[in-house]
Parts: sequence; structure tokens; C-alpha cells
Amino acid sequence: MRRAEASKACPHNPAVSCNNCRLSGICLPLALESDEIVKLDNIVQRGRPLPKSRHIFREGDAFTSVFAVRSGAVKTYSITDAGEEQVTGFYFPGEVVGLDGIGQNRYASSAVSLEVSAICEIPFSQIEDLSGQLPNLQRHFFKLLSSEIVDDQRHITLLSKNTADERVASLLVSISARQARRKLSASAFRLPMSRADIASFLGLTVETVSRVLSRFAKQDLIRIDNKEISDLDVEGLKAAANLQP
Amino acid sequence: MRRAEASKACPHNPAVSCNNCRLSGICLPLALESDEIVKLDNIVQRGRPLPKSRHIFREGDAFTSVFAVRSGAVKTYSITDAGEEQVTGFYFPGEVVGLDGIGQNRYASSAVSLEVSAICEIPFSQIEDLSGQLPNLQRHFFKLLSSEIVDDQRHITLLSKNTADERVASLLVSISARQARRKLSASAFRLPMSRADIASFLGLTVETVSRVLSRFAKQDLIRIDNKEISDLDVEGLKAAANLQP
DNA sequence: GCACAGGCTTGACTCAGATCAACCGGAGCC
DNA sequence: GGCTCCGGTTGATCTGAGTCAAGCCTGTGC
Repeated sequence: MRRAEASKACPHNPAVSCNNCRLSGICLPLALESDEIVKLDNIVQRGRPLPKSRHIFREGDAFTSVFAVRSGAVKTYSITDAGEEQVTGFYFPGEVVGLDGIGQNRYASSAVSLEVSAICEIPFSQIEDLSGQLPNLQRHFFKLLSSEIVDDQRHITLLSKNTADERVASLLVSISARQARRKLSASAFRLPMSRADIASFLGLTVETVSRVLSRFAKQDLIRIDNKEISDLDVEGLKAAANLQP
Repeated sequence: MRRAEASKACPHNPAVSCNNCRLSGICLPLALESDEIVKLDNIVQRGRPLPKSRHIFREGDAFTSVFAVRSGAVKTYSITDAGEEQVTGFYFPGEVVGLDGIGQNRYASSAVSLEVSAICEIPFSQIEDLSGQLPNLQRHFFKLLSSEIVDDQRHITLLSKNTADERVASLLVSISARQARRKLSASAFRLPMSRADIASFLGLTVETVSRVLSRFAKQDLIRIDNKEISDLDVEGLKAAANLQP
């Protein structure tokens, strides 16, 4: 089992099929049988690696596809009425962006690569057709959308009730958990986004984010070298975030 | 057309079918053909009017159904790790609650009636089955979920970037717009929720909400008599909320 | 190699909204 | 009627995070 996982191809490679992708256990194929994955595979368009800071789609563009992150990292953001950028999410390999476009047939946010990334494009009309035939896919898509709602509601709670320390700690714990889900280190990783992105996402200023990170380092909850995080103390940060362990 | 709308039965009445419900233009039947509505109608369970302060479902309950509000009003909330209540949404006739339960097969929040309400229960497994046959229904459900995501992201932006005045003004504008959509007065209505609910939803304290409302009244943006709002100045409040008109 | 720009950090000061406290008034109950 | 309770309002004070300002570090381009 572990051997099979490990033998699966590197997700940077654009030639790899869903069936052979290392992310199949957490990405779209998750709930599908192997013959169903073949059908999904047929509609997935794998792109060349996308350089840093390139848009995948922009707020207001006609909605055509959802996109799975295969490698790298993506942020989504929208522009407020006051003209500022509000970061609405960070997305790592195995996660899907563009779901907010379904409702109005236009993307409600923009998505940009935070580093060199590989992206799988899945045309939504084909997902709809296929979902009519594959109840597992329909169900999985309903779940995907619903989980995004739950995540957003948790984020609403975070912004509404938590202090700056708790917000930053929560983000670190969340990224750490998502690393672990991809069998990567939960205690050492590179933050692909800027301090300004973190601040926007958490409803804080850059200065506050910087101060909190420095304080966490002083308290030995993390070590920081610019964007590199190491020696992350998951339990300590969960305590700082006021989360149940 | 208007005549036909007006002749449709009062949504308090539990006997009325989707086809004849006054809300059919904004609720689930929205995207369906009339023969499709009949099929939807067959799986909808209409309850007796629900008294005030009754739970429709609770956070953690096994997920079985989504619920359309037919009359009255509902709030959803979840309990934070610190044990406080976080209000995540207010729902008016024609709107659907319980979508956050799909992802984990358990409701991620609780839903309570804020006043006497009539609720339509729609078992989700039957929606899934029917969606496999009716592409219009499948699409509509995808859209419903996606719109909830967009709403939540707008709320995230509100909490992250806006002042107390802007938050309260936004809520008033939103309720006013939803009144208008149901062909009710956009400038006079009763707030079904307490000041504490508003405060929790907007990430403020009761005192701040109270002060802001008083100030708005002094500025002639609204008139308040306890929960009754009247003479609401939509344009003025949009300006106060920093929204494009 | 050096210069420049943008990202990040740190410090001093300010302020919007929280907290604490007092009071008001209507609904429910004896 | 009078009492109590709860939701709401208003005022005085406090504080966490924002603002303003300065300086540093890092990566990039010539």
C-alpha cells in the first residue's frame, strides 16, 4: 500500500494520469472506482508548469472549468468595493479552486500561482455530464462544495472571534496539517505566500503578522528564516490557537 | 404574470405544493420545468408551522436533509472551541439551510427558528437520485452550493476589512434587498433576530451594534422601534456600507 | 559587484471598538 | 398592581491591533 503510493509518479510531470498521480488519494479521484477514474481522466486537461504569479482565472471571467492544484500553491483573492485585495484562500496540491464560479457562471474571485505550479483543468460542463452518469462523482462534487462552505464558515468564526495570535497560529496549524495529509513534514515547510497575503487572509496588517511570527519564534513555537518555517510545535500552536488537540 | 404570482397560495399553508408556492420563483423550483417541479414536489416534506426558538437540526447531527424556509426566519450558528456561539447566517423565505452537512455527513452548524416559521424538508438522498435524472436540478444544486460559498466569502471580506458602521449598514442593505426580492417592502421590516445575534454575525459586541443603530437613526438613515425598522434609506446605507450602488 | 526596489521587521503612538457598569422598559408571573 | 428578568441602550474607561515611521534584508537587474 505504502509502496504503491510511493511508486506513483511525481505530480510535476504533466504526462501522469489521475490513476497514477500521487495525489489520487486526496484529490478528485478520491471517491471513484478505477474504471470511473479513467472516465474522469479523459476530461482532465493537464497544463505545462505555470510560472510564479500567473493568473489561472480572474474575477468576472466567464466560468468554464474548475482547477486542481497538482504541485506548487495558489491563492485566491477578490477586490473589495474599496479597491483593496482580499485574499480568500490558499490552495495546495490536491485542492480544487474555481468552485465559486458555478453560481453566477463567472468566477467570483481571481486565482494566482504563488510559486511554479502544475494545474489540472477540468471543464465543468463535462463534470456535469459525467456526474449524471457516475453517482459517486456527483456525490463527491457535492461534498467538495459543501466542504468549502464549512471551511469558509470556520474562517468566518476565526475572523469574528479570535485574536491576532490565534489567527496566525490557526493558519500555521492548518498548513502543517495539509502538509501531513500529503505525507510531507508537518513541522518544516516553506510558506509560499507573502506576509501581506497572510495579513489579508487573516484580517490583520503586515506589521501585526510580522510581530506575531517573531513572538512565536521567541516562544520556540516555530523557527523562522524568512519564508522557511521549521521546528514547528504543533501542540503548542494548537494551544495558542485555542483549538482542541 | 404579476397576477399569477399574487394568486399563489400563502407560504404559511402547509398544504401548498411547490408549483403553487409563492416562493417558486426564488426557491428550489427556480430552474425547473413544470413537470420537473412535480417530481421535486413529491419528495418535499412540508412541516406544521414551527414555533419560535426550535431547532431544525443541531451541529453534529447525522445529515439527512436540506431545509427550505417557507415562512418566518432562521439563524444558523456553531459553537466555537472557546464555547461561544458564532452566528453564521440568517435565512429568509426561499432560502435553503443545511448545505454544510453534505461534506461530512453531519451538520456543521445548528439551525433555529427566530420566529414562527414553516420549513420544507427535502431528503438529500432523494435529491441526489433525482439530480441524476434531472440535469436542471443537479445544476441548480451545484449553483446553490456555489452561491453559498460566494456569500460566505463576501462575509469574510466584510469581517476582515470593514468598520462596525459598514458591517451594520451592509446587513441592513442585505436584508432590505432580500425583502425586495420577495416583493415586500425594502424600507420597512421587522428584524427577527436579537441584537446579540446581529453582533455575533458581524463580529462585534451588542453594545457596538446598539450604538451604531442609534447613530444611524440620528442620521435619518433608519427609524427604529425596538425590532421594527422603517424609513430605511437604501442609498444612504449603501454609501455608509461603502458599497457600489 | 553594486544599486535599487520591494518585502519584512521593529518601535512609538493612536484609536476603534471592547469591556465594565449603570440604567431603562416591556413581557411574563404571582 | 407590583416584581423580576431579560434584552436593549448609554456612558466612561481600557486595550489590542492599526497607523506612521524608520531601518534592514534579500533578491534582481544592470
